[in-house]
Amino acid sequence: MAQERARLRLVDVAEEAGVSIAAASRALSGSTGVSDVIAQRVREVAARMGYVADVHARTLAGGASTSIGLLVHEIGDPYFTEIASGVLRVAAEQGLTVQICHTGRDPDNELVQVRALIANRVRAILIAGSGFVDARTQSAVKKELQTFQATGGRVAVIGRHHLGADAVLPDNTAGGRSITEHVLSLGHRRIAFAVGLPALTTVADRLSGAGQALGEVGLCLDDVPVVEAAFTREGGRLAMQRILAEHPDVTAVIALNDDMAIGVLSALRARGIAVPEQMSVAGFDDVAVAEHLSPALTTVRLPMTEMGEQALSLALKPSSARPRRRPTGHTLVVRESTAPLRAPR
Amino acid sequence: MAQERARLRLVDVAEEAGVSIAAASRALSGSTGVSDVIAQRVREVAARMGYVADVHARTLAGGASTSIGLLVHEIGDPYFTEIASGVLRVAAEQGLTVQICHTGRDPDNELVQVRALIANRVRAILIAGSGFVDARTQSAVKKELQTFQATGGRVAVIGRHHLGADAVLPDNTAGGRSITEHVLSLGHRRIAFAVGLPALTTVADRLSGAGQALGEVGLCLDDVPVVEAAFTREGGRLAMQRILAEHPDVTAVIALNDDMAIGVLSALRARGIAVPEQMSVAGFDDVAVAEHLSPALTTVRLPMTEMGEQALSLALKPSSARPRRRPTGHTLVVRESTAPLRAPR
DNA sequence: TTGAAAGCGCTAACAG
DNA sequence: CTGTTAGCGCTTTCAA
Repeated sequence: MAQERARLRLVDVAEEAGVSIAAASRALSGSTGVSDVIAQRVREVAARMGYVADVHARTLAGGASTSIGLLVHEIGDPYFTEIASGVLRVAAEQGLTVQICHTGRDPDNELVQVRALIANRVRAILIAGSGFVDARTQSAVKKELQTFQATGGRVAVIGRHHLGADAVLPDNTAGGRSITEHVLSLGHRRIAFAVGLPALTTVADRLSGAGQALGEVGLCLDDVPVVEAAFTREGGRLAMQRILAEHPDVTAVIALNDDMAIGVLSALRARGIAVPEQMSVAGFDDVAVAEHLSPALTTVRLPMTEMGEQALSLALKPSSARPRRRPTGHTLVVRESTAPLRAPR
Repeated sequence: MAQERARLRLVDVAEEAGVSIAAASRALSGSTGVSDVIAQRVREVAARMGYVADVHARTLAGGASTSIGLLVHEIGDPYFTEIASGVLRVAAEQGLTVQICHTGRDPDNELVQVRALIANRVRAILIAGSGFVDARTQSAVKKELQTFQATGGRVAVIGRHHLGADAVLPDNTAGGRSITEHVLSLGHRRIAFAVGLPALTTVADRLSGAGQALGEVGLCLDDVPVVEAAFTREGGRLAMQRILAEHPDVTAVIALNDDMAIGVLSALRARGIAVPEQMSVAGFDDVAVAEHLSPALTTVRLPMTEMGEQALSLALKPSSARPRRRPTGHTLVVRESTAPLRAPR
């Protein structure tokens, strides 16, 4: 028979230890003003009884919240998964719990989720993933976040600006330039880009870097096919099919994230087109599977786990007068999916 | 200048609407006992002011908790990511928030995380991922969970038994049998297994199914190499290297999850061994990338997203006298990585 | 150092 | 149907 015992309360511990609940509280929450003897005894008793303080009561009474919120586009996307992994690591280390929400890539959803996080009185809100270039969709969120910060909440974002908060900024522009320069240096000129919604700042930034690289060889983005699709594996597959149909002379494809690149590879394999012999393919992010694909994917590595760790670290620091910016680096990772342009057939 | 305004409280809304806080509370929490007129008005005012109730105060006052906890081994593992995705979907639908924790595959960590979830007064705790065959490591967790349930908490587990809670049971044994039968039917007899820690019930169950299939052709597990390594990509790579070194006559490898299979494929590619021409490879789970690998991976599909959805649904139902069991199905997905045994060289 | 008592913001009895 | 009031379990003044 399960004991229908009520949950253990602080008063139970205090009684057992023979002290007041105030003393017990001080001992357990690690604040000053208790003799070491009592503190020690209370902690022992609590441990023995298996007492764990009610987070809601503690937070309501004015104690600092021990939970933080993480908002991502889609938890199934490896980019966000790796970021989440970094956040979880630091959180566990600090004894913080993490509420993860995802918008399912629906911008309207973002406001709902942010509100929920605020209602949960999280200590900090972390928002990962590109915002939309369209400022209008963002203004409500921004306002909500501003109020949150004004009342002591902390906010850090990964990969977006214009939110008036500390930010970890992935090296999208420079990375876009690097990967494009790499493909260009291999001799390719008929390059197609498989891109996600151009309203995403991530897409816009990476593309802008690509444009710079193109400029160095006297080309520009208008000269090459830029095919839009969902920022997912399926989107990559669709984009590649369109590239094949509409631009048969293309010799290299740069996908603006690895997920799309995986779809691109898939479509190519289905059509019997050899990579990199007949077509070079490059991605962006260096998600964990990228090196295990066949051919192993040439891509731009972003330190995603660290980005998650860093975002939480920023959010745990007291807020500064001006938002902090932590740019990340990037590394061009050349593997097997890109090769020099062959002599024309 | 950011207004250093205090957070909006229920009383602010009540005043603005010209009603008592009780009426306002009833209107906002959707309970009965308010006239439609007032309810309507209060809701309008609250919306206009941007009021959101404090979750901690609400929960402390006896309202049902709106958050649930999800504990996984490793959020970076696609198996858990897809489960999490299903949980998040249902949670969003129900207006619930989800606290995700991961143990980092450290069994001792499990207890810490469960305690934290309980302290957070989550409405339900979902535990995904195989427990350890060793009952001793589990007993503390089990006890904690028992108390949690006795005080009204709900628990559902995915892929483990013996925790005295509702369970979603992946078809591990039957799946292990199916995939092994498939490889056997292709003519392979020198089959190696790349497995995770055998203390994991998932590994034990899948292996047991494999044993059954082997029995059908007069073999048993002792007749074939079973190589242990971490249940990860890296583990798969290591296992494959050992198989190649110690059992050069093997013609097929069954990895007990897709992550390991990816590592197996990687190791094979590094050694220049063609799949499936020289070696057949099979996985388990059918994670999202499996179909995009080259060669596309033959595997056993488990409905992971649904498993997550179902676990939360179970946990949201009132508890029953005896723990419920929801077995999942499985589907053998034959793709390109397995092929008939070639005539001996 | 210690303890008594006043809330934190809300829900749920209880009166009206 | 409406409002008043007593807590929920904890932290934190405030006296002692």
